Amino acid sequence: MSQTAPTRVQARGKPHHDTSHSVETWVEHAETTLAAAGRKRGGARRALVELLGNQQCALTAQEIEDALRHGGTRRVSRASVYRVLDELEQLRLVQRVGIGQRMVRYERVSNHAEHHHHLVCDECGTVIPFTDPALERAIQTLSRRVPLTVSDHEIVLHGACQDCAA
Amino acid sequence: MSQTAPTRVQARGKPHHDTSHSVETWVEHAETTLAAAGRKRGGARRALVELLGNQQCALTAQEIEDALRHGGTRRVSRASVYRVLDELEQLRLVQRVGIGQRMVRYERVSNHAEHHHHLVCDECGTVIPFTDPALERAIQTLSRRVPLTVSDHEIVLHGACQDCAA
DNA sequence: TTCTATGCAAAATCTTTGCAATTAG
DNA sequence: CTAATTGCAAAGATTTTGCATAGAA
Repeated sequence: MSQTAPTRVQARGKPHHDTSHSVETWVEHAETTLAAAGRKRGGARRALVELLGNQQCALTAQEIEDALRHGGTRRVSRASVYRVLDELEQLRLVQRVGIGQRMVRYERVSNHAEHHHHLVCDECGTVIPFTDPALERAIQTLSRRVPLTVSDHEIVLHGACQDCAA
Repeated sequence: MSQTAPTRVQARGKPHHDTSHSVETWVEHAETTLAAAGRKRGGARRALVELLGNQQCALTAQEIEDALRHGGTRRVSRASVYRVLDELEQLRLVQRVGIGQRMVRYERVSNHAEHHHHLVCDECGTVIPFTDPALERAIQTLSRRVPLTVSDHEIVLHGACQDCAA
């Protein structure tokens, strides 16, 4: 019905610009990986990597294109957005998140302990990231017993946010 | 890359045709709910409900249309597939599952304890349902502490299936 | 220079809508 | 008879591709 409404993303926990990791930021990790894969450093991809590196949560291709167009950085064509996202995904630098809505969302794969999951308000579409150690432990345990070599996981809780539950 | 490959769905646990519940099957539950919502009983919707009731796991709109076209039952137009799916979703009879692939998948919401989640092979696209009590408990506990009135949840483990991990 | 990266526009997919015909209650 | 239900075809939206140009190594 209304995927048109801009998805508000509220960060929870760490402040927005905490990209200072112990050893290497995700952006650095990404550049290294890309170089190792023999890729040249084009402007579009660099802009995308930088943008994703600053995100706390998943974005749609549309949001990425808009963010790049308006957000001061370089403008990148839609085709490139999809192509780069695809490359990054194959290199496991980015992960698709199926949040139950029409459009696919993408977010960087955390190289450190910043792993998080999502709460989605089915009324207004707000997406809220969260973390939970107990849940992660349950997933770890489960992963060993399953007929799949687990490389990743994704958890989404659906419901009504505080505004909408009113 | 290859969403074209037919998604093989392997059931795990209960046998395929175990739709005999203690009190009421999902199909019955759906018909009741639809009636309560003042809907008439059209053929297309009935065919869809019947199909979904027999599924062990999530299907895409395309798969649903094909299954109805070939699988003996009545043929249903694509528009109706989407419309009915939408209705069922609003009545909470069906749930979208974002399995990280392009297309959205739909599956019936279990009225009983048949609640399950998904393992997805990122190589071949195979989707395998699974259940895990410990995980459910962790989710329950978590749900109480979160800034959202949780109504549902979705868990997906990504990795390589036994065939692909070779 | 050589091969990758990018933009643009066209094509392919997937979903939704408008409208007329059909059908259930 | 009245309102919900469907199919069909057209319209929308999202994603992918082909091709020529620009750019990095």
